[in-house]
Amino acid sequence: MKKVPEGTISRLFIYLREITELARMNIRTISSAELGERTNLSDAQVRKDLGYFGHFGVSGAGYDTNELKQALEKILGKDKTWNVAVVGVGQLGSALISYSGFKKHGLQFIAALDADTKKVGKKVGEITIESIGELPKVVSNKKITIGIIAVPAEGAQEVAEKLMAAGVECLLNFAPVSLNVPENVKVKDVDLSRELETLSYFLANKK
Amino acid sequence: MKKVPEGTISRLFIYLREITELARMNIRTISSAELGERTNLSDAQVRKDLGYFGHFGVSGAGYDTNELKQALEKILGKDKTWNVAVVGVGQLGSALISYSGFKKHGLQFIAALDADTKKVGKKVGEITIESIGELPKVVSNKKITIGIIAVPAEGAQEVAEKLMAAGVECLLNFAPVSLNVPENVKVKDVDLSRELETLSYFLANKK
DNA sequence: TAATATTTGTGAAAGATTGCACAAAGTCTG
DNA sequence: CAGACTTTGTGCAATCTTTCACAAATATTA
Repeated sequence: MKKVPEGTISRLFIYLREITELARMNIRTISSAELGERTNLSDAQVRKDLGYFGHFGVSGAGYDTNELKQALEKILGKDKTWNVAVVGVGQLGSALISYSGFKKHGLQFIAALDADTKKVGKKVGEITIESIGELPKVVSNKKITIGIIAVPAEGAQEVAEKLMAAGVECLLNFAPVSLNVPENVKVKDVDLSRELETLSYFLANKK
Repeated sequence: MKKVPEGTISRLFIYLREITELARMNIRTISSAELGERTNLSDAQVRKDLGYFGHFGVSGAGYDTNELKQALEKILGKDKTWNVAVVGVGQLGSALISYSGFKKHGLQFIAALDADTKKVGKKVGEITIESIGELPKVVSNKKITIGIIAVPAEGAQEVAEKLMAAGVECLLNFAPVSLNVPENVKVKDVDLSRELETLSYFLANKK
């Protein structure tokens, strides 16, 4: 298969979200132009993105919303579920566990770990916090495939290494550091401070 | 000035973070190669990024950490402070307000608004939650320049419009929708579900 | 069914970003 | 202080991404 740009994957989720909404509203077909308008993307972009994965459209008519929805769900792995562990149960970690936005997406938060012994045994939502020492056991018993790193910067690399040693190959990193990982491991960085700071750059350099 | 790539700005914050750490450790100079190694970026990338803003290095020696730190702080608007309002005080909104990661960055969270009248009057950290009806007043009284949208997808566009009508030109949007904004307004989207889902794509398509 | 109108899928062009490679500038050593 | 070494800054090349533009396919209309 031809190499698919990073951004394409990300946009497929946007299309899927929109298409799902359209299907729910009983709209049967949509053109790339309309879909683009709804997502603030160009029609060409929509077509090219979809084009990486097959021929889903019909000339003169557009895309069937139900078909495209199913196709995208398949492509994006929505037909499967993945088990997620959150490491670091501070403000952010707790919020992520409780954040309802994740619930519906085939991602199951089933473990929470923290180094603070005072937190161990307490509950966040329905999950009982476990000691970080238990990490290898938790990962294998609960078949964790995605690890969320929500610890302070200083501890992030160490946590990443523990997760990887336990076999986790996908990390979502909220700590503001560049993690060092081998190339078989996929890391997504979400740096909230940096996002905000970027706005302050914009403000400082406006006009 | 030549057009500066999006990514460059983002990386400047990474350099600044690293440089600040180095300066704190009394390391006086650093080469682009070393800085690149510490941030998992190439030496050429480091030099090119800095090159957009001036000549900060010395051939044969590298960059003076203190000088570079100051220069970056200036470029990135760290010498100023900006007032931030959070709209939507749910799990995520509360976590953002309390998240200590922001405190040190010249970004002051000084207002929180919510549509839920039951929340109005309550406190999150040191901030008292105000009604969303008060938004125009709050923005102008408190000189808000950055708005954080942490409401459900359905309400996001409306909140964005209220903020913009009140004069806010920088938005950090956590709602999973594409906001429609005029081009003088800068929006940064942080879509946590999408980040996680991207990992599930990776898992589904591994090997 | 024929003529017109839509809309896709995709090469090729344009644009943006990153990496290469090296002259020029400065440092360091003996 | 001369020669060896290091490191920057930057054109140029390579790569990656987006946009353009149009033939081909299908729909719609009369």
